[in-house]
Amino acid sequence: MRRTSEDTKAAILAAARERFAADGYEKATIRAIAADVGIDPAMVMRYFGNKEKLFAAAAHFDLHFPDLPSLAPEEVGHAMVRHFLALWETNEALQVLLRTGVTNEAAAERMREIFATQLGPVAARLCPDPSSAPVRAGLAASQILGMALTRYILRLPPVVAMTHDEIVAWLGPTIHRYLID
Amino acid sequence: MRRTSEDTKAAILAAARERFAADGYEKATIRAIAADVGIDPAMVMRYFGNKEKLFAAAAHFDLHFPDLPSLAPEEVGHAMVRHFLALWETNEALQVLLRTGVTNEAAAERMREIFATQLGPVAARLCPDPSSAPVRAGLAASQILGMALTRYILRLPPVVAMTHDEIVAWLGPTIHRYLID
DNA sequence: TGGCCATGTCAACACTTGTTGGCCTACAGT
DNA sequence: ACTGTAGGCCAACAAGTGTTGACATGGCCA
Repeated sequence: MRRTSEDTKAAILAAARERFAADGYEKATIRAIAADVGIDPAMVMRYFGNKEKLFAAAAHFDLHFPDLPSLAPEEVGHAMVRHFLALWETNEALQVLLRTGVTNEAAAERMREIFATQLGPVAARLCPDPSSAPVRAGLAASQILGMALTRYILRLPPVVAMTHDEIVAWLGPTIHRYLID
Repeated sequence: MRRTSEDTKAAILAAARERFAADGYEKATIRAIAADVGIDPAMVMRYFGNKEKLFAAAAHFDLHFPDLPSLAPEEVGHAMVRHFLALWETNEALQVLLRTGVTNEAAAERMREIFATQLGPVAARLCPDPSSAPVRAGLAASQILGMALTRYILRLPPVVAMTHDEIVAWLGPTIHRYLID
C-alpha cells in the first residue's frame, strides 16, 4: 500500500482547511478538495462521512490562550493583540471559521462559543466591574475580529500594509480600554 | 396589466437584497428570490440579465456621508459611529456587501472602493499628519466593520444587547483616537 | 372588433453538487 | 502460491443551479 489511511486523512484535512479558508463553505466543494489531494471524491466520503462532518473536523481546534491575567495590566492589551496576530497567521482554522461563519450558522455558533469561553473569562478577571465583563469581551472581540476581517478577508490595502508592531501599537490601547478602563 | 414593469423590478430588487443579506451570494438563489416576489424565475432573468448583474444592482447604493469635517473635532468620533449605526439598520445594501464580500471577490472590491472613497477623504481632512491618513482610515474601518460583523452577522449576544448610546460611548473615543489623535 | 405589445408562465437545457455502491489492485500473512 | 483486506477508482444517482426559448394572456390603441 502506498499510503496509510492516516496519511490521506491528514492530507484531506489540510486541503479542506485551505479550501474552506479561501472559498467559504458553499464554494469549497468536495470535488475540489479531493482534486487538491489527488484522490477520488469518494475517499473524502469514506473518511469523513459527509461534508458537514469534514467541515467540523476542519474547523475544530484549540485556542491555547496564554495566561493573560498573570501579565501586568498595562501589558494586557498589547499582549492580546500580538497573540491574536500570531494566531491568525499560524492557525488556518481561525480563518476558516471567520470566512464560513458569515454564511454558515454552525460556524457562527462555534465562533460565538469560542469567544464566550475564551475571551469571556479573561475579561471577567481583568475588568473592574464583573457585571460589565460580557460587554467588554464583546467590544474586544469586535475590534479583534474587525482587524482580522479587514486585513485577511477584505484585504483593505492600508491595513494589509501595516506591520505587526504598528497594529499592536494602535490596537493595544483600544483593547486595554475596552477590557480594563 | 396588473403591475408595471418598474414595480416588479423594484420588488425583485428588494427581495434580492434581503436574500443576499441573509444568505450570501451562493446560497441566495434566483429561484428563492423569485418565489419571495411570487413570480417565475424567468422574470428575474428578463429584468436583470443574470445573477451577477442582479447582485450588482442589489449592492449598488450611495453612502451620502454627512459633512463630518464641519463638526467640532471632539464630536467626530461619536457622530461617525452614530451615523454608521443608522446606516447599517436602514440600508440593507451594506449588510449585503458585508455578508457577500467575505466569499465574493467583486463584493470585496466594492467594499474596498467604498471605504477608499468615503472614509479616506474624511480621514485625510481630519488627521494631523496627512501621510498617515490611509492607515487611520483603515483602523477606523476595522473597528466599524468589526462592530457590524459581531452585531449583525455573528450576533455575539452581548454585542447585540448593547444600545446605540452604549455603542457610541464605547466606540466614539476609539474612532476619535484612530482618526485624530 | 381586431391586433399588438408588455407582462408573465412553463418546460426543458446543460451543468454542478453531495453521495452511493460496486469493482479493482497491490501488498501482508499464511 | 493463495487469499484477505486496506486503500483507491469509476460510474452513476438524485437533487438543485442558472439560464433559455416557446408559448400564453390581458389590457390598450386603432
